[in-house]
Amino acid sequence: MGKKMSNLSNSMEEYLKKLLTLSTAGSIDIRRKELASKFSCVPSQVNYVLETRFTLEKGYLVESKRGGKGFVRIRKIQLPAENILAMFFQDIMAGRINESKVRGLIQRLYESKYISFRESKIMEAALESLKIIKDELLREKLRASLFHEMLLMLVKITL
Amino acid sequence: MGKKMSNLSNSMEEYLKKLLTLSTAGSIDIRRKELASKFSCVPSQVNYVLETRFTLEKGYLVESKRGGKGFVRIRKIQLPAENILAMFFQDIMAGRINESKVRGLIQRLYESKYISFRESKIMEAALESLKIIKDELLREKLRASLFHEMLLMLVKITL
DNA sequence: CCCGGTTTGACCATCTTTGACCTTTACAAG
DNA sequence: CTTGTAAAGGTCAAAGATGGTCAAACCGGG
Repeated sequence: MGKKMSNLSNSMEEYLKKLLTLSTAGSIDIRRKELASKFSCVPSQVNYVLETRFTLEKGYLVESKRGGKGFVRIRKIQLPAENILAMFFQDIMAGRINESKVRGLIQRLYESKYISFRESKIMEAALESLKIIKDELLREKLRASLFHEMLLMLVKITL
Repeated sequence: MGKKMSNLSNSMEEYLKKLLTLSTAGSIDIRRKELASKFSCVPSQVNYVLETRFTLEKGYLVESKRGGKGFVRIRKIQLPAENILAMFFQDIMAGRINESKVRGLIQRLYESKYISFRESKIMEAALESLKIIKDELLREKLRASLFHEMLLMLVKITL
């Protein structure tokens, strides 16, 4: 099994995901300070975990409120499968789609069961291969082309 | 000839292979610095050993993570689908593999049931996307990179 | 002497942890 | 209302913890 090294951030991530799993509403509210205290760390560590593990790209939405009765709310988002492709189609056709958007796209297609886990990984690998390109502009163009072709193919074979 | 010299690299190689043998999971996690310290050498020596003795062609997969609680993981793998992957790894690693070879590779991976029809189509689409590159040399390099990453991913997710 | 494999070290990249300082909000006192 | 303040949470940059790269130096055999 791919067991993760247990540093503080990983532990906190696991803990929060566990809570999310247990919650029927698919969302949890926490107190930043309390959580930090529970893990014996500074409060800003919580932000670090949220920023690196609970991003939109990874399918989470984080909201918060300061002051008295403040909170941090983490929600697992479920996007409508049918609209995902359309959402990104514009960017891709325009040849302008950044890496983080693409990763989000792959993630969402997988979550919506449009592609399998293996397929998502193959697409990620393809994305990864572009890293050898130095020229940022060319890389952007290729990224768009790559996903244009792959998505088109998916549409074709799904008919 | 025939007998290996017992230099540092060989000793470290043996040590790591011993550990791998003893591990039930077929994978070990080490700390680069610790290992180097154990062998009284600089950390980069570890990389040298990994690069020369634990390559994919030799049946090993190395992953790592930097930062706090980082690690270097070495996994023993069995190159699946007989030698289909192995046959192409040489060319791919060397960054030289032409389009027809790649298409042949995809076809064989599919026929040997190593990848699904959909997966083969996604890979073909990725290959297709490279057509927008004018520079023949760059295209060749990217094609190799693309399949290097995708095959590596296949190996990883098949464990 | 030359060559390939080996050994080292300086410098780099990435991920995590911590802390000082900042902003927002609820609420009670005036 | 207005304002003061305590109670949240947010930002950012530095420090710490690992691993990665690359090229020069080293070294033993042919």
